[in-house]
Amino acid sequence: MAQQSALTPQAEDFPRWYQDVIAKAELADNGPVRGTMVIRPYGYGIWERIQAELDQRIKAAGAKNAYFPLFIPESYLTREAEHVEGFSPELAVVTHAGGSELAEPIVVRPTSETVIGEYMAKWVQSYRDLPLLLNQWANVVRWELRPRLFLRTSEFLWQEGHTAHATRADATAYAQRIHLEVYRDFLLNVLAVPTYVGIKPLSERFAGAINTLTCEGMMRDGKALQMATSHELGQNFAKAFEMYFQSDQGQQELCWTTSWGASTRLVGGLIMAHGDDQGLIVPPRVAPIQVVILAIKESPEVSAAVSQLADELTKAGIRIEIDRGSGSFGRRVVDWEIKGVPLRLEVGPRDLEQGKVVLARRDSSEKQSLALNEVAETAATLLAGMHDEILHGATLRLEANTHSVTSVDEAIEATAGGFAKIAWDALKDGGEAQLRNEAITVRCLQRRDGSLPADETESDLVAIVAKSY
RNA sequence: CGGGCUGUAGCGCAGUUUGGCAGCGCGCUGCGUUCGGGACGCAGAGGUCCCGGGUUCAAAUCCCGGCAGCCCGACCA
Repeated sequence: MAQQSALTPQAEDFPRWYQDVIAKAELADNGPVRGTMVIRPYGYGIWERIQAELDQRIKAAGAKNAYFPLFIPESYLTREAEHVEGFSPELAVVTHAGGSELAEPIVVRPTSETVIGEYMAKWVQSYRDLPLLLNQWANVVRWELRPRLFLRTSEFLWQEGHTAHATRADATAYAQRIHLEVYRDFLLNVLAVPTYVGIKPLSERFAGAINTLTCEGMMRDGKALQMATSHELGQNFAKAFEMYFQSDQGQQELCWTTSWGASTRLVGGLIMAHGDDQGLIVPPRVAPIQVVILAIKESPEVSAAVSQLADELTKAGIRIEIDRGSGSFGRRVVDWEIKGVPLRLEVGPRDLEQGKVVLARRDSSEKQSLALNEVAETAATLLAGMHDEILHGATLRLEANTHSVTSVDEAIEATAGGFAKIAWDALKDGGEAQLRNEAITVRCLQRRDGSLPADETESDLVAIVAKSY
């Protein structure tokens, strides 16, 4: 049989591979309106796992979920000058509704800073009301000229946190806490994606923020993807929405606010950070299906063994799916590999006669034969170990493809297939613009020891530069 | 908004130069044989050839006018 690969190989055409894998793994489809996305059940299953893990961490950091409206008065947007300037090109605006033209156009939220600001101002009266820590799970709309499924769509799903604090120090600390304890932790411990954590230079900062924190991951083609961001908004939005509180000294003071978000883009990051020519590799903690049980040549014996194993695995807390499909064996294997299910359990009559089954790993392609009564324990052990191995592999790739350089020319060379680290001072004199001409941007700034700087004016910072999505 | 390209079955495409039966691969449906690494046989279904106009005995094909999409140059999670 001519062994033809199901997907365009990554080395041949990475964007094509990305599109192929999304279609064949049944993650998503293009929506009817350009730039929109239909998320299919398997793709949404991954998103639900992402949501569950992030939500748990967000709540552990003290924020509570709430919901604010999709429609925002246009006048809200215009209250914060930089904010409206940053977003106006990508706004979707409703001018007609209820059969007539509206007196004031309504904006479909591109983010909820403004509405939430308005209500925070109402709810915060006293220092005793602070900090106010809110989060919402929502869809937002930013009209995109160059859409790509999961990475840039005109409508996307995300989580946006919004907080108000009594002091700048408290706001800064909270933004950092979210960034490290929610995002960085989630990326490492759930998505198995190591990232460079740093601050954005002024040129890349969120519209209206005084500081933007980012987690930058490396995709398998060496490009960077911003996987989560946290912003210190200073008092910009507090001023615009008159968010005052009375201090314990009896003074009226302005709040300090933050906002932070992670979106369905994470699914795109997951695909591109781990996937190979055989398809997705979904790390076990984010996998909606951790073990697929494949019945080979269905018979009463096979069927009984499959059901029994399904029960045992489910009792062991493992997420499973049973495939009793009627296609050929090879075809079904390939389909599950494309979907990136971590473990595949092959249950067939031949092995069953010896009381055995075969367990195969997606990440390493290793197979082992084991007795029926060992399955649940072995699967649990493998799943537990796979996360670290996938993370380890990704970390090695990140390190191997990050080069320390001293000149802009070297940086351009190094970012052909990865990231470059260069002294921030070396880019200040036109270097950043020179890189931008090559479609290379400063992804983030770090201190020498990798920790978060207070702002970009700190001395001796390191810039991580790359081409990006 | 400027430059290049493309609209034909669910998807990928050929056919357009030189007008003459609407095709191919994959997928899909039915039956049968298969199921331990992309199975096979037989039988089928599926079309506004992007839209409108024109030329012609005859248009997917030629002409005119629209529309849509893709790729490349300024923003963003």
